[in-house]
Amino acid sequence: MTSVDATFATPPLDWRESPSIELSPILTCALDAFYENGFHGTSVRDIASRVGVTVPALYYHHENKEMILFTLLDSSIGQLHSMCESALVEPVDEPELVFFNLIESITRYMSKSGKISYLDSEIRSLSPELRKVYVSKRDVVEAMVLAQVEAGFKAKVFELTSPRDTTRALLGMVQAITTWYNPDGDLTIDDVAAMYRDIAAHTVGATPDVLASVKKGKRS
Amino acid sequence: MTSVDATFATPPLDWRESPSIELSPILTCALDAFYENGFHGTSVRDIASRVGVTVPALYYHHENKEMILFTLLDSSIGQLHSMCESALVEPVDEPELVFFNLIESITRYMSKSGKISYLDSEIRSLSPELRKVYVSKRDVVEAMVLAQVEAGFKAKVFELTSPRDTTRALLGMVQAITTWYNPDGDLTIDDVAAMYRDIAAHTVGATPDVLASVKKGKRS
DNA sequence: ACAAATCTAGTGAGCGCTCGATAAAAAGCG
DNA sequence: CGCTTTTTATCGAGCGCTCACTAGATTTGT
Repeated sequence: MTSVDATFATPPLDWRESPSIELSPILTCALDAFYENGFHGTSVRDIASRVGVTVPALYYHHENKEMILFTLLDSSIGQLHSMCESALVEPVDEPELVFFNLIESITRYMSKSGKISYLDSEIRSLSPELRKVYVSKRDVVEAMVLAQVEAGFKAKVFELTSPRDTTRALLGMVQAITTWYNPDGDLTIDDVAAMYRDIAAHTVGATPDVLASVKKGKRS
Repeated sequence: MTSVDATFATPPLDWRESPSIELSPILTCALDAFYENGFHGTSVRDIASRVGVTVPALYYHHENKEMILFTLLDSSIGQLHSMCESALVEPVDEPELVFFNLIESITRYMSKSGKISYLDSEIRSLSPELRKVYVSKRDVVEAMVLAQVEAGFKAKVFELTSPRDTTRALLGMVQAITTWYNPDGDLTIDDVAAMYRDIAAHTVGATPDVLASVKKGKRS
């Protein structure tokens, strides 16, 4: 049923609108269950009862429990990659400032689709082969950020010590959004997006004028 | 056997030396197993066989599987809290700069004791009651960082927009160290500690002279 | 002798997953 | 159109196995 390949299939999209992924009822319920109890803490009977079907119905649509998780993870990383691509191609005054759109697109994804992004911590439940497929796709996103950090570093609009470590720190802080962000709280996704443009600007040591333009919420 | 209370019991220690926690063979093996396969992905048989005993031996020392996890988590947060306390009381030229010692102590803990720190993501496997005990202790550490960020903010040695959000970002980036740091790689714990003093200094928008003193590796 | 620690040998419950039957919908065809 | 065949999606029932956990006997150390 589900094909496993190493390419991104999702079409390009407006990354600032970031439409939620359309998931089948089975995948939606599986996501809820995995989010609440983890992969090994979720039984296929639990998923089936959430959907309102019996267990064999699950196995008609998915090879096994692991492939349900992989399908979710692959959809998640595909969506994230797609948003990053869109952010990268958007025309910007100064090329180095593409970085901020990239950070914003990841931030938006983490806050908007926190439940599915949180599954990132379940990759260890995947077989080595499937894990490799997912991780290599995630590495592509990391490489995108690193490239932008290095560009700003070389252009001297960012003041930092190590592009590699700063990139890791940036990805860690945005990934962590999934652990605390609550859509029903008082922070909107736009708030978080603006906040992390600002924090990221500090972290990369953006020059004062860049910092000011980020703060004003200037776009392209 | 294991008592559950809301206090930190670990004695104060030299946070820069950060001795590894002494764990019983059972806890050591349980930690390895939880780290590799997660709480629900680990069976008590697996733990027992790693220790080289039979299952009932586990139950002689621990009430149940959940309490094994809680004992590990509680030991971890206790150690982290203890290191933070030590960093806070260390005399420093300018009070606002205690922040950097605090960040360094957390960074050291994340890189030195990555395996047990990584268990933080397993708290959802805890009953609500035990989870509450752990989370409230973790909140104490977060409050320590927030207090220092606010102190620097008010003293105008840090330039940032939101102390609360910046603190969350900082904790996210240091927590993420556990996901990538490899003690056998080319980065020593001292390297990571110095690196994150620097990155954190940027993130809080430290003034140029503060930044310079952080970079020089100035201590107290 | 006594207590601390570990063992053998299980318990009932739940696990991932599958078989063969069965509806319901879609497609082929005179 | 009407009738059959095929495909799609679901079900009840249950297989073999592992799960967390335990009662009671036995060993170990002092």
